[in-house]
Amino acid sequence: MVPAGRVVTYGQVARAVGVPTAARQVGFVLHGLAPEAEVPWQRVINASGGISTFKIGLGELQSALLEHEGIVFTGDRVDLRRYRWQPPTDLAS
DNA sequence: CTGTTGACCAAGG
DNA sequence: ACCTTGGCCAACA
Repeated sequence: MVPAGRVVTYGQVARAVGVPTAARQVGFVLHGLAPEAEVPWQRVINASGGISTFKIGLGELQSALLEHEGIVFTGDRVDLRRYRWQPPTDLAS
């Protein structure tokens, strides 16, 4: 789960699940789940911090949702260094 | 089964 | 900062 006001990259998620090579499939799956999914697909963006969904028409929704969560868009992308969610390490909880 | 495409990523020019 | 190349895995024609 990704906390509100945070974002994660596809590659990051891919690695998180143990399949660093399947970043594309992450997006592909999300595409299938998007409309009725309970998952915060809106917080999943590409490694450039940009909205990948602009090309498929969800960009407007995406940006709106993220802005709604408090994320500021720097032009057509967000500040990853600031909004990127870091996966929980079982090292220090 | 083969070839192309895709909500991607990292590296090199 | 932008484009190209290689890689990865799954869905489609």
